[in-house]
Amino acid sequence: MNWSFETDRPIYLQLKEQILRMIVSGVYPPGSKLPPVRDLAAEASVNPNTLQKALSELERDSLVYTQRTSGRYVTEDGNMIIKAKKELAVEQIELFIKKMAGIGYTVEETIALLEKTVKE
Amino acid sequence: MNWSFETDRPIYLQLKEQILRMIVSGVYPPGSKLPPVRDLAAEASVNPNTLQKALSELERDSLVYTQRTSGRYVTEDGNMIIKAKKELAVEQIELFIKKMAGIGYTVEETIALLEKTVKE
Amino acid sequence: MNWSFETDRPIYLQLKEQILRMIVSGVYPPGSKLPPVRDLAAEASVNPNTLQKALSELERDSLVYTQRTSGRYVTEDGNMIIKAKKELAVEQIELFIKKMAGIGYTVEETIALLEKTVKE
Amino acid sequence: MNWSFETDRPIYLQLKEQILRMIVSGVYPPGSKLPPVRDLAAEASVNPNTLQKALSELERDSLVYTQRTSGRYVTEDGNMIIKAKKELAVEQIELFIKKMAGIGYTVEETIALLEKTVKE
DNA sequence: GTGGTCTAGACCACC
DNA sequence: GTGGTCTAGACCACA
Repeated sequence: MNWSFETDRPIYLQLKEQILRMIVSGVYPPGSKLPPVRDLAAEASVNPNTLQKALSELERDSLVYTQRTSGRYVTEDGNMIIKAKKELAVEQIELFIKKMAGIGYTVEETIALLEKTVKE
Repeated sequence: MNWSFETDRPIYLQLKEQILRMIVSGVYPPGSKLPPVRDLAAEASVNPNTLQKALSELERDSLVYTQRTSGRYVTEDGNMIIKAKKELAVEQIELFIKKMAGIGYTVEETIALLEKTVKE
Repeated sequence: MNWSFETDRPIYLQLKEQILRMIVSGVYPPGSKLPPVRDLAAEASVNPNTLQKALSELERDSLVYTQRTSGRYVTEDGNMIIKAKKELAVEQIELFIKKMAGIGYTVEETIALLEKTVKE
Repeated sequence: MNWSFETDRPIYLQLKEQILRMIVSGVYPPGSKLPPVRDLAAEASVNPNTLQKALSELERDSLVYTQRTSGRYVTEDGNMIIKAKKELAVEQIELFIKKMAGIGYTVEETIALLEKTVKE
């Protein structure tokens, strides 16, 4: 995994998003065990507390749950994951549209160019 | 302007992209003067040399030109800017598609969801 | 190699030219490996960054290419080299004519004297 | 005047050559007074002693002469100047041929390319 | 050990 | 005050 951060958003949110991405894309399938916080933190070169916070958020969203003595696991509830996946996608889309608007593209132009690009 | 950087790409390339974004979106219209290197560098909190490198690249791409003692200016050639704008957009689109694919969306699903999201 | 610089032109351009000269004259044949940046820099007694800049320009001109972890190599494309060789020669010629003009020789006189000198 | 030096030749010889160039090209016509050593040295940003040496050489070659109390003058002997001009030219030519050879051009190729370049 | 990037700080030419 | 160049020195990714 390639951990990358932007300087203008809280790191824990970005961590959350990137871990979420791994969950919905199946890197960590439903029910699987997540690596220990310390390992993840080391890999991402962030403070374990920061990563802790990211995981707590995921827990709050019912995407991971904690088994006191054995670690953290991805939820077995496929629906939750599907829902998260969709939210993540919508978020990406909104961000994308905003970025295109920043360049000077209207939504219609964006869709048109997107379809044209895909065909090539 | 909000200068933000990702940790996994050279800063000078990101600077180049963000300045380009301001040019194509009309923040710096064709023929207008760019702020002095040192000012931009201070604003983005990077070393002047790094920003210099970014601007040199833009100059190589004929998007800005230099008047040695008076400063840097956006090219008056609207076509160059339009071309750059399109390239930037296509780049964004490809990146977007890749990101959606990373979540698990095919191109068709992406377009469908995009259109649906836009309607709402 | 004898590294020599003039005081009135950027060193990195002179480095570029001198390395180019070695490429077109076969000191570094097509496909051969160039010495590491640091070695070349030490040899020419310039800062590695300055030499880096010179090599980047040669790379932009497609005369050398980089293999990130193993080093820089001269392009295998003989045509690029031939083209560069010709450009270098024309440059030399123009400079020569200009110098002769500075002494007070017209182009015709220059050619005449050149042919005469060669015969002797 | 633009004073420029190469790092691999004695500066006094380069000074000599550049002053000579000004004499043969008429910047300092026969019989005219040269600026004081100190002024020339300041202009070229070299030590007055170095410039002194250059002028002594020119004097030895009978191209300038010294009037003890009033300064240095260019010789009135037009023939000396013509001779020096020719020598300078031949020197340039030899240097030029050597440089072209360094790139990989034979004398014949050099002349051919020179004539072709001139026509364009 | 390789190239690549970045910072800090200096000096230069030009107007 | 403007851009341009250069140095010194550091750190990084990659293999």
